[in-house]
Amino acid sequence: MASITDVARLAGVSTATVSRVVSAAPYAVSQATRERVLDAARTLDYVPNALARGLHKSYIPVVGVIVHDITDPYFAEVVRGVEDAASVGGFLVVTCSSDRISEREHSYVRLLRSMRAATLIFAGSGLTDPDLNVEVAKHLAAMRDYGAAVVHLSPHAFGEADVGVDNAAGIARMVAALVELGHRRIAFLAGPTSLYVSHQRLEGYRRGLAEAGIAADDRLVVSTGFNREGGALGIDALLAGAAPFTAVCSANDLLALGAMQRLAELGIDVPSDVSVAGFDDIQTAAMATPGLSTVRLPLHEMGRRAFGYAEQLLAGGQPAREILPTELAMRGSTAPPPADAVFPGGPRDDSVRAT
Amino acid sequence: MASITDVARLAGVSTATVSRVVSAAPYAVSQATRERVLDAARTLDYVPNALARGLHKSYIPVVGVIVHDITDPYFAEVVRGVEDAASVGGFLVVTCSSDRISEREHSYVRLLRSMRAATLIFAGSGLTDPDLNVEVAKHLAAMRDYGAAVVHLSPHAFGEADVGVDNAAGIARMVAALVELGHRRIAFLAGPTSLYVSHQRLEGYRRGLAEAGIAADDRLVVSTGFNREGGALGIDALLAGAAPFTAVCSANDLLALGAMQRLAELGIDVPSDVSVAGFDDIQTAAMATPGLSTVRLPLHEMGRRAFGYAEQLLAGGQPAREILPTELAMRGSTAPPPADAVFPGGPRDDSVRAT
DNA sequence: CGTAGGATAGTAAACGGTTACTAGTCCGCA
DNA sequence: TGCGGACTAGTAACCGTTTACTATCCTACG
Repeated sequence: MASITDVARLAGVSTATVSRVVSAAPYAVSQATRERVLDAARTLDYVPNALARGLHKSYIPVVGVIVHDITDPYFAEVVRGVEDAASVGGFLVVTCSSDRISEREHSYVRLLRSMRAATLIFAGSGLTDPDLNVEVAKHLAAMRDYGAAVVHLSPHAFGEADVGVDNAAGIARMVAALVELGHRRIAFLAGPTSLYVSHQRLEGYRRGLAEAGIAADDRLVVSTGFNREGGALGIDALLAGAAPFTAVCSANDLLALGAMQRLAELGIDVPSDVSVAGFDDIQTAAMATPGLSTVRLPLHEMGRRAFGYAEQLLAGGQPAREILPTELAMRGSTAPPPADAVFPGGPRDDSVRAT
Repeated sequence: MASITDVARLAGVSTATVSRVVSAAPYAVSQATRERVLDAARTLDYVPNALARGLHKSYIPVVGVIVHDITDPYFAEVVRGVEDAASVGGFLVVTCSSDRISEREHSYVRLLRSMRAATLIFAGSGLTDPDLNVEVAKHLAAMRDYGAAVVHLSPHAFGEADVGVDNAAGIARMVAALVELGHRRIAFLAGPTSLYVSHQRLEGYRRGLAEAGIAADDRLVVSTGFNREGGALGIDALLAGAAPFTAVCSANDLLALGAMQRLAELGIDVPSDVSVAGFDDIQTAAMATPGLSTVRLPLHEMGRRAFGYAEQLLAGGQPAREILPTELAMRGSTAPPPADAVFPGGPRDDSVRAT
């Protein structure tokens, strides 16, 4: 493997000159010399050693993305967005699936720090666990110390997201749409209570209800995991409860998809018996049968923006926080409630509706 | 940021000693000194610089994975498998979505080389384009030169996969299952012709047909992209053709899912009118309605094994090629053909069936 | 009592770049 | 003619580790 020394020797110049040519430094090198160097580099198939460069510059063009699970389409899309933005600048993307386990998250951050990653993006963490946070915070401080940029895509222990969406408003909009369709008894499948984002979405549900003048009924709120199983479990819990409902609003699509699957197993039709709504609009939402009504999040764009935000930070700026717009995507899984909603727990409470 | 020098100073030892303690080198250090060093490291929040270490060792614990698109569940699962295996050894995983574009693939490999990645895994490439290959091959040679391990999960320009599945056999099994159900006119949605893996799967289709004593009909084979749109397009092409069919076998799940969606739009019922089968068994396959019958590939395991293979290579060994087993996953999208298959192009050709 | 050799620890030379400084050339202008 | 300064290119220090060698001390054995 040719090093800069070999190229310098072949071109008959010093390593300094080679460095200035190949690293596109803002330094004048005569055309003739430049070409001699480039020729030598080509001849020797020279590729600069990013480690050596990074050792000197204090960090290397790598962006770490902490996700829950790269297998979750939500995160895959965000990561793809980061990747697309990062690749134009020659940055490589490191994916870290933490499964929301504190230790994994911590060890990934430490690894990224040891590798002097230029930027670190928290795509979905925001655990409310305080113990972990002090450990991680130490690493983050160290990373900022050597010049790295840290970006949050979700609310977290130290504040709001740098680039994100208004989760509460998004859910509230969906609740409003459901109310518009005629629903009054709207259940909510919340995510895990250990996540900040869950709180925001639950808050949006409550706000949506309040804005429609509907009293909240705690029996209609179920907290489970942010996945398909959680959705199925949620439906079971809801059906086991005494409170009737005609629509199920979910804190994310996976939950909604799991709910739909469970309902189908139970012979309960969506949307004629019950409407189901999701949140995120992952790719699979559109191709479920029926298509899942959901709140569209610009996931790919969020990834891009997160990297853009990091770039500005690296350039020494203090970028403005960005809140990206959400959009309602109403599909086949929502419809007006059945005329005589006998499901479950008896006919719809019309007195409530009269509000 | 504390460096090894700071730790050495605080502990009152040389950097060599610190290095021997913190890098778990096979070198005797007295218990007392070891503890003094560890204390100092803790006090200073010392984290070794992986770049400096890598500069010396010639590579850094990073594994690059070249995928088509991390958003494609197939690759997401493979990457997750790699990640799970890699993280126990302290390796970080770099995801590279090439979109099967030669230039992107080339530039990712170059970047990985410049970063002295310890291992490179080709999860899904295997482009048949020869021009690109010489360029990439040069980088691969250089990487092997500095000690990196290169692993292929799919057939490629220079041979078979190092870790993989028997694609042809898998498809052939599915064809046999379809024949078993009573189908004789089985169409095939092939992937892009520019991929080695497409050839293998098409080959499996032909073999399956031959083994059942059914003559192949080229009008029933359609080549499109490896995605949903390709599946929809494939159905349109098949319906536009004159050849009747009662089942559609696909080279991958995305294709099959796209086909099912298009069929639903056209009011053609799956499986009572037409059976549809996929390949890969990505997570979404099970939750489609009806569930997609497919060939299960151990994607996560393939990722794990690929990294294990790389580890053996790094350790200086020459591991044995591994062919992982596939498994039939028959779900609701396949059924016996309709008694009087009038779709499309008239009644089923029973004379063929009599074969 | 002299010394071979094990146990520990230190010295210093890489690894492959970048860049602050220094130095030589050549031009224009007083 | 003398000199300031723009252009170019080279020198060498430094980034943070690892490790081959070397040095010291101590123990055990002939």
